[in-house]
Amino acid sequence: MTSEQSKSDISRARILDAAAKMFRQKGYAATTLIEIARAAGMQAGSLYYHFGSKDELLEEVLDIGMRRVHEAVEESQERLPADSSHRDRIRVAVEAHLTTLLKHDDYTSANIRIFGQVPEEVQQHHIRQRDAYAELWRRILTKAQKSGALRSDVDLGLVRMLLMGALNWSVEWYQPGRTSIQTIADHMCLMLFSGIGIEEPIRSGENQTVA
Amino acid sequence: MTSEQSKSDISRARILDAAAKMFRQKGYAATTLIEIARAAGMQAGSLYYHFGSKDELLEEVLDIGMRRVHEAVEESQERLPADSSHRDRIRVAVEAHLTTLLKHDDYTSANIRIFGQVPEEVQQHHIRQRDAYAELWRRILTKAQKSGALRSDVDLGLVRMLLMGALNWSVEWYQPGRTSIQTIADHMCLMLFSGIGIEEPIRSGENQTVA
DNA sequence: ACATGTTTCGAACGTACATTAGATTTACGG
DNA sequence: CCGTAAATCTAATGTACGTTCGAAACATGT
Repeated sequence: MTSEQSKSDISRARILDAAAKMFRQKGYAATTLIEIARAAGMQAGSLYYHFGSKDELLEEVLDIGMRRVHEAVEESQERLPADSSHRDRIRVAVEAHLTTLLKHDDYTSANIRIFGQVPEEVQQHHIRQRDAYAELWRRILTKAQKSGALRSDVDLGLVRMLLMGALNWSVEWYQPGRTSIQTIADHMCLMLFSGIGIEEPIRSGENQTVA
Repeated sequence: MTSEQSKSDISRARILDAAAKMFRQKGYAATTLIEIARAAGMQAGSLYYHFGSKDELLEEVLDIGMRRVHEAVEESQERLPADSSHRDRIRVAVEAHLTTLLKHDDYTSANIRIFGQVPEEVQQHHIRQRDAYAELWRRILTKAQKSGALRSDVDLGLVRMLLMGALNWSVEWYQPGRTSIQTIADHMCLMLFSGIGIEEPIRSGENQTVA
């Protein structure tokens, strides 16, 4: 306990890092404790000094991942001047979500990728946390809509799902160096606020409003 | 061989249905052949009369899933009058993609959900097929942009990824009966073409164009 | 240097799984 | 009915994995 990082803490962190990375790459069931241990520089049996079971390790990875993106988006809002426009509020939230996801955070991307295929019991333990994050976005969007920055005739729940989908799916295709995270965020916001359509001159009977 | 469906074909189909359903629900590695066999009404060993291995079964599920959504979108374009607007072309493509995904097609949703966590060798076998589907969308969007229906200052590759993400992610949250598939498609198209933003009156310095 | 607590090792255990192969049943044309 | 091929069953095999546990190695305070 020389510094504030005991040896145990360091090992724990190494194990978690390795687990998040492997879970994200190969999924939960396909990842073996032997691989995680090797990536963390130890033997499989040694993991049990730090974690009670593979499930427990999984739960901590999921928890960290969701906490990080939640905190990132929350802080993006707090950092903003109090009189910021709702577009800016949404924009920085999008940037924060995307950045957390794509910038070396295996925890968050692991969470997003594997959550749907994790033992049901583990899912149950994290539903509250997921709801809390959804609620954060719900608040941001609702406030924007109520104050007239977003159309009032759209189902915000649906918009939120489509938006989250567009962002979350980036873990499936994003490759560092090909496109900047900022560019992705810009395109997303452009689509969200203005769309990318141009009125076609000759046509009639277009159906631009939601049924 | 009384009808055109031999008993073997029926069993094969039952196995594939069961496999697609389980793969979609629990992922590939976590799904056991015993479960698939039980869901198909037989014993695990019997599967090997129809498929050479679990991987082979997986590959066929993936193949069917991708083929279905590809065909659905392709047919949506062919069914359209030749003089249809590009917005309509995109709209029916979105509807076709979504409908295939969400309407009882465990194959397509299994493909989307588990592809990233499948053995690398299996992924390699399906990259060509995935590229072909991407190319179909690329063509639709490019034609729309070239003829002035979409803004020329956006990265269509990025737009396509964000769009696919928004649509594909629906397999994670869609529940039949809560929202109609048509409503989802409408919202998606509204976002894509017009956005849901409303100009805020007082503000200045908004950044509505892509860098 | 010793003692004590901490961390890791290494080997073993049990189990669950994919796969195999021979026996058994089912379907069906003659 | 009978025979043959198709389809399924049953039991066994090997293996890979999660987990356990006592021994070894390491660190730390006295």
